Amino acid sequence: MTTSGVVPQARFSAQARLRALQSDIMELILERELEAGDPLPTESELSGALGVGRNTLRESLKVLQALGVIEIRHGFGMFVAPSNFDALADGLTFRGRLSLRHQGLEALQLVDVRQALESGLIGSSMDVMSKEQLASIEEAVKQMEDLASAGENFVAADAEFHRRLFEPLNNELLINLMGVFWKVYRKIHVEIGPGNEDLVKTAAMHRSIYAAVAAGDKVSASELLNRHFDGIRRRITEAVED
Amino acid sequence: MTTSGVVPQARFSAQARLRALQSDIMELILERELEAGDPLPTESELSGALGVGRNTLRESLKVLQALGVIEIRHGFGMFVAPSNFDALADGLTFRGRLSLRHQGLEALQLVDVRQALESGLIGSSMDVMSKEQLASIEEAVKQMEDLASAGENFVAADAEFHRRLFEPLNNELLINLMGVFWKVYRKIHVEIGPGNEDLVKTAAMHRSIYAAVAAGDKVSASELLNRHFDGIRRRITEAVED
DNA sequence: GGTTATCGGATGTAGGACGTCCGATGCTCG
DNA sequence: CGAGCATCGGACGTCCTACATCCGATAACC
Repeated sequence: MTTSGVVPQARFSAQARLRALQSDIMELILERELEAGDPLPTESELSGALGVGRNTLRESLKVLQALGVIEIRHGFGMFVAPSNFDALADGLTFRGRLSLRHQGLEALQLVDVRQALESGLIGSSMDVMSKEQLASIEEAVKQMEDLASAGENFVAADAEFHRRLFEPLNNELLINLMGVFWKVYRKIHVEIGPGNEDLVKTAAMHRSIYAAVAAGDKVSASELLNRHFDGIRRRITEAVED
Repeated sequence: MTTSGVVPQARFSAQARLRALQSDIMELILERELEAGDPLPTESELSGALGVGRNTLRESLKVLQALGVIEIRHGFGMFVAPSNFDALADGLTFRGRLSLRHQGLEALQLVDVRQALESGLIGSSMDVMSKEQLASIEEAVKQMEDLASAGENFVAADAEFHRRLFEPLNNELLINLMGVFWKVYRKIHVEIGPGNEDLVKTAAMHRSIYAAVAAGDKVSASELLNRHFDGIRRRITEAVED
């Protein structure tokens, strides 16, 4: 037995300790009333203040970075981050691809959630939509149509269309979540291959959604979005059945 | 210059390299067709295979663990994880609390998203709801009423009510997301204090929601849920205005 | 005065040493 | 012979040291 002196609180699982460490760091940020963009103490300082080695601390810091809590800049310092959902996207993408090998369950669930969000919120968004925002939506549609007639893929334009659809709500969390879903879907899209999708038809579908929004017809807009998602769902199902 | 032999790909930001490393690990899982619960190579093996130090590797592994991609068991090994959104909850909770110091913007956005999901999906859930599931919902209501009349708080019962409301959809992703929102809301709830909420009134509100669901009245159910969330939103706004 | 070289500090990476935990093997004892 | 326990080996957890890399700022230089 070499346990001379102080015995560390050994009766806790390592995982719990690491989570506690993360909480401590976040608590420290809140206590010191740091705002987004404010600098955090250096690794050495934190390491000393929290009573853990730099290595252990760094593992927690990396997690916080992945969660979008802090931002780390090499050779400069660490800061409270504004917002970053990229890591979540990676995690979900992984699960989605993993599930594609079975029945694509998680991928379909993802579509369900997205559908609920979009068709559920389109009405509210239309309520506060400005003329400029409406115009920017049509612009995205036009871009899709151009790309479609050229036979090129238009995933980016598609994503932009949906993003602009809900920009008026001014809800960053929602935009971020939808961004995550898009990222995942895009990756899955690559996985299941281009398939036999009809670009022109898809573009036309978006044109009709825009038309309903422009006309202020909430019911139609919601309905069309639902049909849009049915199509996506069908494509995933078909791809899995190979 | 001591760059003898191979020069590491030095022209990339450290952050990009770390993300690449995470992707490599996930790619490795997909390539080897590992399923949830399957063991990963040991840290040493991975460290060697990917050509990075154990320390760097561990930082990526910890992130993947936080994202719910892998599960790490001390002294045993690492495994592909089933599903885990806890870390996401922590990240969102932090942002929510951070935003409470301003105008509670992010907290309100969170409620908006939750509202869209719940009032948007209640109809679909009612379509596939079994009698047993309906009964379990009433059970949750009863529990809330009991606790309310006893003057005790019933956050857990409240969360359970909402969870059971959407259990029929069989959408794990949705349940997880809602679980995250609850976790965040609960933490924020503690932050803004018990306030002057009327427990009995809240319980009654849930009773009426249940009644609408039991009666198969989708429109009323959705409407009541919306009103429920309006109340939550009001409480957050009031708490911030101090 | 503008540009460049240098410096200090902070994060990034690597490797080693030791502690801690877990499951499995093999032993002892009833 | 079987149940319980001690031991063992492997794997993750933590810490330390050393060095590389990067960034911003200061100071030297033209």
